[in-house]
Amino acid sequence: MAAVKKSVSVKDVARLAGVSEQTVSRTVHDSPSVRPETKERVRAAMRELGYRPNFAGRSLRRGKFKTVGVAMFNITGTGNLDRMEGFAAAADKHGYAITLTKVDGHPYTLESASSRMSALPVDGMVVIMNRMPADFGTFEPLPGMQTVLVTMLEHPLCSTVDNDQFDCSRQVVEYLLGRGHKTVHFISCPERSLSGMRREEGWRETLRAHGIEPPRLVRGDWTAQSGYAAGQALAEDPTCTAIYASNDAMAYGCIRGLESCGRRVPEDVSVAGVDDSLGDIVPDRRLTTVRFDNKRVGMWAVDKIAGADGGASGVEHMLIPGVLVEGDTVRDLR
Amino acid sequence: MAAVKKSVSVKDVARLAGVSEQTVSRTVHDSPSVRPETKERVRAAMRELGYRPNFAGRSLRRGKFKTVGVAMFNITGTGNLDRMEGFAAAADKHGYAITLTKVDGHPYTLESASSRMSALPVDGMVVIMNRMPADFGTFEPLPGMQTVLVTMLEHPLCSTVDNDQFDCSRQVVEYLLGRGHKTVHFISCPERSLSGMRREEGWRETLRAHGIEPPRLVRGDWTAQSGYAAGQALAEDPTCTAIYASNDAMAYGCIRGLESCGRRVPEDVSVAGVDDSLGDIVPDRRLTTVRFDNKRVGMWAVDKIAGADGGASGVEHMLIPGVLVEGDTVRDLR
DNA sequence: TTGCACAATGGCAACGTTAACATTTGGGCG
DNA sequence: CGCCCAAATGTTAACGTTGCCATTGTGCAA
Repeated sequence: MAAVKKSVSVKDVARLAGVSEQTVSRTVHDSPSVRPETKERVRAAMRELGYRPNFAGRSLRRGKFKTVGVAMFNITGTGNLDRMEGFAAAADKHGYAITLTKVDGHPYTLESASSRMSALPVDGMVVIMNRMPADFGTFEPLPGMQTVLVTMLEHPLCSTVDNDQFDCSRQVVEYLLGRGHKTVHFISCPERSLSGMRREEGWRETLRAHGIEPPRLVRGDWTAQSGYAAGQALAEDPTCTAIYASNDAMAYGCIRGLESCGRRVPEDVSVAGVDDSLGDIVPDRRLTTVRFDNKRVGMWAVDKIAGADGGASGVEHMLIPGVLVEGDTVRDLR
Repeated sequence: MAAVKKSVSVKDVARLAGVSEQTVSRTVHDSPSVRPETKERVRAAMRELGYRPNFAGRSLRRGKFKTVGVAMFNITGTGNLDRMEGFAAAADKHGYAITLTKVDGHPYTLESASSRMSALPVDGMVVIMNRMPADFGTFEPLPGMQTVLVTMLEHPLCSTVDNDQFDCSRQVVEYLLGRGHKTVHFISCPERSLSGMRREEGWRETLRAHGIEPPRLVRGDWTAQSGYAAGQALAEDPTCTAIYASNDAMAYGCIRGLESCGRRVPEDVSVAGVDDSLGDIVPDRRLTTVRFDNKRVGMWAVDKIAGADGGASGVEHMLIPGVLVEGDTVRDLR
């Protein structure tokens, strides 16, 4: 019971088992060229000493960390938990680990995410972008560090992946038009949100593609309160029979706002949202919305890095479509 | 433009700058015993070659990884995002990184979390427990691997930290009694949830402490639907003037259930929840609830590991109280 | 002028692992 | 009985970093 040894190495195991360090290493990797009885003796020694392989020694030797870094400017955010679920699942599949880092958003640049990661034990990195980084156009990933951006924008040097925000608006608008609505009103979001802007574009362009001039939009701020106000404002408008809100909180707020003005949903006005973030919080209503597969987004990003595993794979851009979920907040006018 | 060198080491920088490897190392660590002009020359060489320190070499030398592992049986879960925010913040503060791992819950044991972590480059680990692991009583943390459990249970060998679920029920019950309600009805949750059970105990014991025999509880399943059903059931009971639901979704469901039976909230019945998870989703109502500081829970856990930094600190148990947030769903009967 | 202190830098070794190569052992076969 | 092959095991070196100690250079007091 003298001084506790810092850590047990192959050398210690080798000594106890009466074999060479190499044989211990081979046993750890279950090499077929070690006699079963020798293996057993080594294993016994490992158990006795409580040996566990040292990651640093291993990666130093291998030159790989088997780890993917994830850089986030904001940890809290819709869908981040599902994305992480995807990161973890894909990493698991490839025998990789995930290292999570919060990056200070001042300045909001890819460079700051990249330099934050550069000193960490990672083979590649994923950056979750919420806004437009100042250096998006000029950014170059660190040499040897495969970098994947979670964004809808395309980048010449980094692979990108995200939900297809444009397509989701197309789905909603066409769904509403398909139900006989003459136009679709829109509740937007703050202008610095990339995905929100893309949703807005999708709404606008889909209407135009159907020969409809988009009505004036109501600007919201993601909160149910702003949706509530928007609902009250739109309640006055007799041409408004269908409203598409750029997230579920605003959609639900909008419903309550409409109802507070005596307009019924969906009898008088139909409402749809995006994100499927309400879950089952609203017990008496099922909001028509679009469900995204954020887990798949996360998996794609990590697969891209861990799957390549040396063989440098090219830059790819992936948009994953959402699925429209029919609820009971849309009326069929046909 | 010949073969690209795998990675740039101090040796390369030293050669280019015409100094020894040691001087490069000292420059990296900004040692005062290097002449400023030498430092500048070395820095220039580092820039030119794109040098970044190799984590593996460093940790091998130091015997530390400056990383805390987080093991989760379920990534998705109320408050996990806030906890991660806390992990990341505390890690940042100490210059640590966070490695995230999903642990397969079959079997649901601390041992499986521990062995999952053992081969990763971490100095300590945090396990987020949702249920009772089969080996909770017998588990021993890996030697040299400081282990913190996120749970309300106390463990003899591991530090623990969590929200104080008992106290939160006490706060709610005493708040309602203080408003003149004669008793408090309760909507519970599935029995395997540790925190849910603790909330139930808190409700029961606080009532008893006030000389009130707890009424029969209504069992829910965390969903708003179950809260809705519970609300309808409790609407029949004339003695029921105050309801405490063990989460916000059920509380909100309950409100809608009561209203569907013609009972008004808070005029006829008061309702309170826990978790403050509705955010602003409900635009026309502010639910009385308890807000937990999950970020602080996360920070405490990582602080415990990263803060010790060698000096082995003892086992501690921390319960962090929530804060009751007054909304407009409780009526004062006095 | 000599000696000494101190600042600046260099050399060496070791952290734990494993690929590549070297060596030993045993068995089969001519 | 000797030879060769293959299986089993051992030896060496290197991955990149940095603590320790040694060395060199520079200025100043004796």
